[in-house]
Amino acid sequence: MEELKYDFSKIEKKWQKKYEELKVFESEPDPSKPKFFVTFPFPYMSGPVHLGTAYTLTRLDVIARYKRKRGFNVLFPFAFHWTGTTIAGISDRIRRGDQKTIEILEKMDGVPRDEIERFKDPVYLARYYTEKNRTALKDYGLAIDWRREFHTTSLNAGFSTFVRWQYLKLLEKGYIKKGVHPVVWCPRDKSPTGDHDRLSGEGVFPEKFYLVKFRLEESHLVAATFRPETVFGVTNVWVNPEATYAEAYVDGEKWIVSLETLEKLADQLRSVTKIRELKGRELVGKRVTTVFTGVKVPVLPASFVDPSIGTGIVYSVPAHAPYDYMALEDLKHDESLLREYGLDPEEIRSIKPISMITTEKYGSNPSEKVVKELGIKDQSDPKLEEATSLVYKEEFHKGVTLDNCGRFSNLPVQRAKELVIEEMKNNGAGDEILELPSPVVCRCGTRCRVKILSDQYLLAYSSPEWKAKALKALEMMKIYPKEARENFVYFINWYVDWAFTRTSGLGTPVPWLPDQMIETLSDSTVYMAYYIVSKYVNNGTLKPENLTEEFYDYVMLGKGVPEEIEKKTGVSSELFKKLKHEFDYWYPVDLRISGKDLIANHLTFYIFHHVAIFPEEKWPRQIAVNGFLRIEGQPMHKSKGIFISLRDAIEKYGSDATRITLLLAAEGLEDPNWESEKASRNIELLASIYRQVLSFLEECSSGENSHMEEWLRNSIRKRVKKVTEALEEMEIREATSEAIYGLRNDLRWYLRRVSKPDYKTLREAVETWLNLLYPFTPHLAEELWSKLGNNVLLANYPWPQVVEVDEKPLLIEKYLENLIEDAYQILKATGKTSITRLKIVIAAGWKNEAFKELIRKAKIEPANVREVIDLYASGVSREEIGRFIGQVMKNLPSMSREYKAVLERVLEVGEHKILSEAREFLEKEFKCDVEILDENEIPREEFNKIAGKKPPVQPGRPLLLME
RNA sequence: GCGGAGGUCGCCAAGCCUGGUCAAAGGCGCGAGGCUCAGGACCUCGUCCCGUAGGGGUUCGUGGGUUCAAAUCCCACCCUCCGCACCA
Repeated sequence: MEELKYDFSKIEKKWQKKYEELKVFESEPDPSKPKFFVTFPFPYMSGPVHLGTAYTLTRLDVIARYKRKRGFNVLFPFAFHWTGTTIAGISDRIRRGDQKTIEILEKMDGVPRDEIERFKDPVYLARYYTEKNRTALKDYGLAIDWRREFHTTSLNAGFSTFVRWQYLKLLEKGYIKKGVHPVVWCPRDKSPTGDHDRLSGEGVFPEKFYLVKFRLEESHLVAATFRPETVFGVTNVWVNPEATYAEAYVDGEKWIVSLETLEKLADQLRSVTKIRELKGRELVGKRVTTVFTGVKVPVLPASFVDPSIGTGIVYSVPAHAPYDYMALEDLKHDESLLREYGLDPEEIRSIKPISMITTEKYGSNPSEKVVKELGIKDQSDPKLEEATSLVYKEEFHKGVTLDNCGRFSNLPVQRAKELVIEEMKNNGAGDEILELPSPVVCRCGTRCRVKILSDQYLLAYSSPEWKAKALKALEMMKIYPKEARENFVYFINWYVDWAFTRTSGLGTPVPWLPDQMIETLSDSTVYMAYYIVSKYVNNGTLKPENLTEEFYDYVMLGKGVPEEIEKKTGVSSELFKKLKHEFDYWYPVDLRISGKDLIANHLTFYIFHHVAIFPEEKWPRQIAVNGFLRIEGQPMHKSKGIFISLRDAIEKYGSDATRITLLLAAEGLEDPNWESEKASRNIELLASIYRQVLSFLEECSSGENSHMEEWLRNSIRKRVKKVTEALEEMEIREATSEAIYGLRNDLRWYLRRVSKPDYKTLREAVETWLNLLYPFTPHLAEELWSKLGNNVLLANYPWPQVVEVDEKPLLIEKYLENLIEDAYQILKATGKTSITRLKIVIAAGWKNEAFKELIRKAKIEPANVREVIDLYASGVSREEIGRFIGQVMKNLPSMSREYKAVLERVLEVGEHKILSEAREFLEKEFKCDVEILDENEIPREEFNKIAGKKPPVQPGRPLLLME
């Protein structure tokens, strides 16, 4: 009994140890076998590997194990990512004593206090997690060749030589250029502020604001706007009377803008010389000249104007901007304010909104309409945001300019906008500034702004040639699931030049800029090639100083003469040639799997860089992506406590149960959902498989049941085919479920059906089952396999052959299943719980003959049905023939092909024979006597009496009489 | 806004490409029975509504359409989720 206990932890450790000892997953080139190189994007070592990572990894592991069994020489290496600012960011936060960070480390990651103290050193942190994660991954049991492991950044000299080479190649081939690049910038830290470094304003990025210059004497009042086309509706210009403004030379022209704007302009590569500062109130009452119309409009005070947004100057279009409308209304009714600024009440009150756009929904004066609809009271009402967005959306998409817009009259708003921008650019009345549409605050508490970095090195993703090459590679590649392909096309086309250098965090220095680092997405694009080299660095054969540009040129691109390079690098040309040989054997990557989130960045970069550096035959072959793991229906979120590390899962559920819980959770791009309850139940499922397999074979006193053995063999063949096909198409959930449940059900049915199972057949079936289970639950399968007395490792045992399935026995079983179902339905309808006798009356011979012929007919029409039936129904009463035709016409036309096949087969063998053979089983099933009769055997009169109003007996559908 | 995925019988989730045993797999939950000293273990049956004979009725986001036949194909609409750059 002890032996039937499923101790997953013991079993898993046992086999992991065995695989390691036997170096099962350590792969070397073998010319006699086709190779299959699989990779996984190295995880970032800022925390424990979690179940989301495990999900994708498990999918890859399944394929790796499957391919090995299909005779491929599989290479599955692994590495760890250290590059970037996140690790340094955590260290920073700990140094600052950030409680939230410390709490998460302690509670979610289970890091001891004294270790957290040491995390102030980012390198220590990265090492800590690398150690922890390596152990967790090993305990999870993956088919990884660990000899090739490495981590990134300059802290790994070997890896850095490779990245160095990569960037020298990119530079040499013209994929790197210099340019300018706007970023969200913290003036205090003097560095770009990414989402993770922000206290608020996540997801905000620079947007283009248009500047419109209003002449004020020799100077210009420069207003910022998203809607330059509305300049035809200007009635006045707003300033905040309390704010500080400045007059300055901007690129030689005199501008008046808020004081803060000067800094922004300077950050955006404008030459700015301040002349003087002034209060907003000084501007109030002045008159400025509008752009196209040349009208003079007043400058008026408004409290809603924020000097830190845009330029601190807003031009007023009351007809189309709810804010302007409200501010104007407020002013008209505020005597004291008018007096304070010495404004003429009459003049102000005579200002009328100028309509210049119309939409079906809001007409030509939308501000007033929307403000009333929303019940907005004054310019400080927060609902004005909503009002603005309603009007903006409607007018932008469906608006048309009215005929007071000069050359831009009667145009769709979108078109008018383009033309106005172009015109203002030409005549100098307009300009642009990049701005953050909502405030961004750096972790250090400083308000961020946009900065244009000059002299940036950029990856020239905007290059049409590069894009074309990437698209070509994509076309040649297999993408799973196929829906994801469109995503790749979209992102390849969408990318513009990418700034790849950083001044902070960990990484490999830019070869020609030693004080700058290559950022995290850019140093991890072709590193899979380095797995070939890393093995030799790890075992000491190669030293980082050997890994020169010439070295990689030869090994990876076949450039240069080995003997000459030997002199330069100090590496023997023999070793070189060996490495080149290995590289050519393994590369390219046959399959890379990741979460779908990486389509937008990493995987697209992966394609871009491969086509840039490598010749066509080394381009990636297949990419598979999958959804994002959710925990109990929620997206993973460490700070909300929604997080399960791989380590935790292994400890609670073990590797195999964790694996199938993940694998069964989703297919394609869907987000898999982890349910802990399911995982627990899966342990039970595996335990029951464990017990079943062992007990199946124990109690076997062998008996031949011919039909059922045929059935089992063929049903399993069908499963093998299904699992294999699903795996080939990366439909891993389908494969998992078929391998586990499908075969389990087959075996159950077989055992239910026969009184004495056939030992040989059963054993064969069980072995096939274990073979199919291996990619999904390797440890359990291997354990049972060895318990069955097999000496060869299941890991190395060939996958079952996909052979032709003989459907005949399956069709006959289907017939029996239907019959049993019918019987249960009758029991249910009559409310009977037990019966003493079941009489099965099968259809008369002439019906069978007629049916056989009719089934084969493509068209079932009353005329030909009658004709066929008449042919066989000699001596049968007209009434009976009529009833039978009626039934045929009702059922046959809507019969599926599958069911027709069932019938055809059943009639061929004969219902009587099938039922006789199954009698014992039926008697067991219904716990009653079973009698099989032929319709002809019963005298007509008696038959009519017992059949009553029941429909006529139909071939394949016998009459069931229960007593 | 742009791009992608999706809405199925209490819940989770197949099916949809290739229309017809689809009232719709499987799991959970729930109910009945068996096995058992007992059971959260295992086995069998049931679980939209009606029905004392295998039948009928109404279902697959909503509304149309194509078809002898639609969860499945077409059109429109509503709703949900995910990604959108210096960030891994």
